[in-house]
Parts: sequence; C-alpha cells; structure tokens
Amino acid sequence: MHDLRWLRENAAAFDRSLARRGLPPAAATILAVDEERRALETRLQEGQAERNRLSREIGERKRAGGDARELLDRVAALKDEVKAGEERLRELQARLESLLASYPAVLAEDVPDGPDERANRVVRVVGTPRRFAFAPKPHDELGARLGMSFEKAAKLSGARFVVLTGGLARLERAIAAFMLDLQTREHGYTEVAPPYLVRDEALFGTGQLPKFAQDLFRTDSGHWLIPTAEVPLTNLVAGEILAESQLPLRFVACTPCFRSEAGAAGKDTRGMIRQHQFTKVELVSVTTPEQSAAEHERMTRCAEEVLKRLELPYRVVLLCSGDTGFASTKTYDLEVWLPGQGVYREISSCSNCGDFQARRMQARFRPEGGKPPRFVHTLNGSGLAVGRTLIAVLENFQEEDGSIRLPGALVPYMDGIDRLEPEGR
RNA sequence: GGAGGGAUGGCCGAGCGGUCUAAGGCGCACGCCUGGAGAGCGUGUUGGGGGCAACUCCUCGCGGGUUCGAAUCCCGCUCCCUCCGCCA
Repeated sequence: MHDLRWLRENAAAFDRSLARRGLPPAAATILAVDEERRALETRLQEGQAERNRLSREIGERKRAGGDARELLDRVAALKDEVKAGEERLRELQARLESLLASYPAVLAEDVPDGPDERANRVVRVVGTPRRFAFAPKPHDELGARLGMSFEKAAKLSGARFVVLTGGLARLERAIAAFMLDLQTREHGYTEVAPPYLVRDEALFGTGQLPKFAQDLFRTDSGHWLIPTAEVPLTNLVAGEILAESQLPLRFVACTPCFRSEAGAAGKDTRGMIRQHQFTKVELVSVTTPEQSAAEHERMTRCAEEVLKRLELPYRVVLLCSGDTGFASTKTYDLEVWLPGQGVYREISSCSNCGDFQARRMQARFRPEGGKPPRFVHTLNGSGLAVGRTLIAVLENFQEEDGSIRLPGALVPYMDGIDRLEPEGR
C-alpha cells in the first residue's frame, strides 16, 4: 500500500523503485486515477454542501411553521445528481485502492541493484566451516538412520512432508525451545502463541493477499493456514493507534508454517529443505519510522546470535532489488553453511517493511505531544527456521560413523544428551 | 447446530429523525497554580479527504434502502458476546 501524497511528489522515485525490481512504471497510471478522483470529489462536494444547506433550512423553516415546498423542489433536483456522484466516487476510490495495493514496497536506498539472487551482497561471513576428515553427508542420508522418514510422511501426506521420530523429534523441540528462551530472556521479545488459521484481512495486511494466494493453503471454512507467524504477529497491531511510549513492540512466536510451494516444482525435492509444513521461530518488531533502520540491524543480530550459540558457520547477505520481497524495503538473509551439500542456504530472512504493511492494516501510533497519528514501521525476521536449523546441526556436527555430536547450547534442552546415535551400528 | 443480545471517538459510555460541528467521564496535550510534583482550575483533543484560499465533504461495524434530512427507521452482510446442545 502506498502513500498517495508521497507518490504525487515522488512519482519518479516510485517508478525507479519498480524498475529496480524489474517492473514497468506505474506512477502515471495511478496518478491519473487519483486526478480523476480529486476532480470528481471537488465537484461532488459542491452539490453535497448545497444539499446539506437546503436540508438544514427546511428543518428550520418547518420548525418555525413556515412553508418549505419551494426548497423541497430545489433539493429534489440535486438529489439524484449527488447520489450518482457518490457512487462514481466510491468506484474510483476502490479502483485507486486496489491499484495502490498491487505494487511492492519502495526499496530502501542502500539496497543494491540486481535482477536476482546472484546480485545479492555478502555483508559478513561469520565462523569457519569445519574441515572434515571424511566426506560429509547430506542431512537426509544422515537422517535415514536417526529417525527421519520421508516415506512414512508420504504415506500420510504426500510429498514435501517429513516424520521425525525419537531423538530427532526431541531435537527439533529442543532447538525451538532454545531459540524462544534466547529471544525472550536475552533480547526482550514477548512470547506469543497465536492462531495458525487467519482470515483474508490478516493476509492482506502483511501483503500475501491478494497477489500470492497460490502460495497458501486455504480451508473449507475460508480460513488460511499461516505461511509464517509474521502474519498473526504483525496483525496484532492492525487497526490500532498505539502510544509512542509503547514502542518498540517485540514479539516472538514458534509456530508451524504452511506453504503450498506452488512455484517450486522440482526444486529441493530431496530432504527437508523445502516442506509444505515446517516449524519456525519468528521475530516481529513494531517501531517508529525513526527507529526502524536500527531495529532492523538489531533484529538481524538477534537472529545471528542463535547461529553463533549453535556454533554454525553462516554469512549475512543483503538482498538485491530483484530479490527483495513484495512487502519489504530491505532484507538481510542469514545463510547457514551446509557441508553435506557444500553450500550456504537461507535459514533466516530479516525484513524492514517500513510503513508498507502498516498502511495496509491501518497500524498507527500517536507521537508524544498529542500530535496526529502516524503509521508505524513493521519488521519481521526468522529467529530461526527450526527445520533448517536441525538440518544444519546434523550436517555440521556429523561424525564419520553417522552419529551427531550436539552443540553445547542444546544439551540442557536434551536432558543432558550430547549425541545422537544412528540405528544399526 | 438452536435461541437471544450487541457493534458510537485513543478508551469507557450517552444518544433512538434536524442545532450530533456526538453529552459525560477517563486518558492525552498546553496553560495557570507550585520550590518541585500531585491535587485543583482553565483550554484543547475522532479519524480520513478535497480546495491556492475562504471554506468544504466524508466518517457512529460494512453495504444498500426510506426521507428534503439518518448514529437514530427498514433490508442484507460481517464481526463480537451470552445461554443451550455437541466436542478437544
């Protein structure tokens, strides 16, 4: 959702942002509808003012016991005209709003230009990939002897699901608990247990609807399964006018996430990299416009801290213009090193959405001093994707015999167990 | 699933055909008072648009209707709540 006032004065900047995302210009189209709407509104207003004045006069005259017939005739002529104008105005307004809702967020200035992920910029590399004395295996191979079954999952649910059993199920729970504790105890996030089914409005607010319906699962009842806890957490402030003193708000939730992966046929078909259902710990911040850039850095560090404590090598990548999501003005991805595949893979994505989502969901705050409300800024980031973290632990901490030595930070969450042993050994 | 009740400004809450430009309260802002704070007093305070401006329009859940005129009457929808039934 975009600010019309801003757009009028910054049409070129708007189109430049679209161009950087590889999209054709649109400001002129939007502004033409805006122009039409304003002209109509100005014209309509005269009629409305006249009607209101006459009606008031009729009331006065009737109360005084006078004859209002002549005034009634005059207002009758205005009536249809005004009504038609109001209808037309509503149409234009609706058209304008759906236009405004269909273009992605204006990118931050410091987002590098580029068409796709190859142009992303590595900001920092943290930790050194371990040197293996043997060929490290991918997680699905390791998992086969540890309680990871895609066959069982396929029987139940089809492709892109997994069943974890025993130590691996326990490990997933341990990782999630560790992350929640870190973010709540040390980083000041408030834990939330939100609904996993939401309505259209919530998904419109965060920007998944109406454009990306094909990526989502929908129930018979008309609800949608959340693709990320960003949706319920951010929409917590939808329609609110918060006090500036309440900001920043910081929420964390561990939820399952559901994605149809409609456009990903044939991609990442092996292993549990890309699933229809996965667990994720999500961070959401709501801030003032002045604070959001600093909060973005802070949030990214909060996500990075998880990787540091788990002793996982990673790098931070600033996404280029063509790779930055619809609702985001700027995004850092955290990519963890996966020795089994010899690549860095996305494990977190931290985005500053500016006021883009706030406008869609009417989330505002009242500045100190009783001034008019302003839109908040919203940010979200994974802290982290739990399934992919589990993968990273397996691949990075594997031993030649297929066992997994667990990072120290997780041991307390595993009741002291510091090793997963494969079956049939 | 059945039967009722409700939706008003940042919040609570009155209003049930014209001056509602929405009472009153809370909160907030500013001022007075004070050594300072509090209390008290006074003033202001829904939100969103249009217009160079004067000014004006919209906004009482949403949409439609009746009317010269709707927060108020009628119809539809959405959401919330209560009770009963069923069920974690």
